[in-house]
Amino acid sequence: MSWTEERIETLRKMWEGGQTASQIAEALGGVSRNAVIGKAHRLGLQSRPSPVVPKDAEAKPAAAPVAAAAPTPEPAAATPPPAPPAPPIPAPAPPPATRASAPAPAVTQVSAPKPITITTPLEPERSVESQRMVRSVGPGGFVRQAPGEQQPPIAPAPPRRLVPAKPSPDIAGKTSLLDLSDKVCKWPLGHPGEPDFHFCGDKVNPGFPYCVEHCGHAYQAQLPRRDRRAAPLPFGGPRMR
DNA sequence: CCCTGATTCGC
DNA sequence: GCGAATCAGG
Repeated sequence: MSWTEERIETLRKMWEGGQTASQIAEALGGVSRNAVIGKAHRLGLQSRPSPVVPKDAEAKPAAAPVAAAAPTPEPAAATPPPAPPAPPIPAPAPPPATRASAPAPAVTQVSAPKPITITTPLEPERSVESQRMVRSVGPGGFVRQAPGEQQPPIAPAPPRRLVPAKPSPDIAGKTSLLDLSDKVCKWPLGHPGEPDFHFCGDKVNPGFPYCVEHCGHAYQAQLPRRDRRAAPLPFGGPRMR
């Protein structure tokens, strides 16, 4: 398998969407988890919440240079622990993955949530933290937000015109990228980027990333020519268990 | 053990 | 550039 534009795009979306390398590898097919990670790094994508803790940042500077960006001043116990680790939960509520279903909230958000103001008097600890502009930085260099300052990302200026806020009817009820799991068939239908791109979503043939039908497409034994006629189910057929 | 991502290094 | 092998953390 080679890294085509589409596969790279899928990788990028899933990686940024918080999917694990294994999930990405399965969804793409034909590549290993390591291949996905390697490619992601070569693409410049950075680590997302893998419970990899950048502690011992100075002991292993090469391993976690990011941690240096968050120098924790140490006035004994005065400084509270930076921030709770961001939950490695994939599938954020407003999925940024699906292009067609992305709402265009710019217009409807005239009464936007109040922007965070650093000068707002807070409790002493936080106030100090804020004034020093010391932020907790995640493993990937992402600045973490405190629960109170959650702010929807600025709407990515719609290129031309606004699209309906509701998900495209094309993919309504379809299995999207975020619906993938080990239980459902990951056979892609259509192409990434197309409005109706989705996945098969049927129940998988246990042990395979695809349903029985698509296993038949995915796994084709290379039989001797003379035996090519009556091809048995090369992957062994549905597994009994 | 399982999983995760990071890094290395031969190809 | 690619990815298996390896490493290291959870």
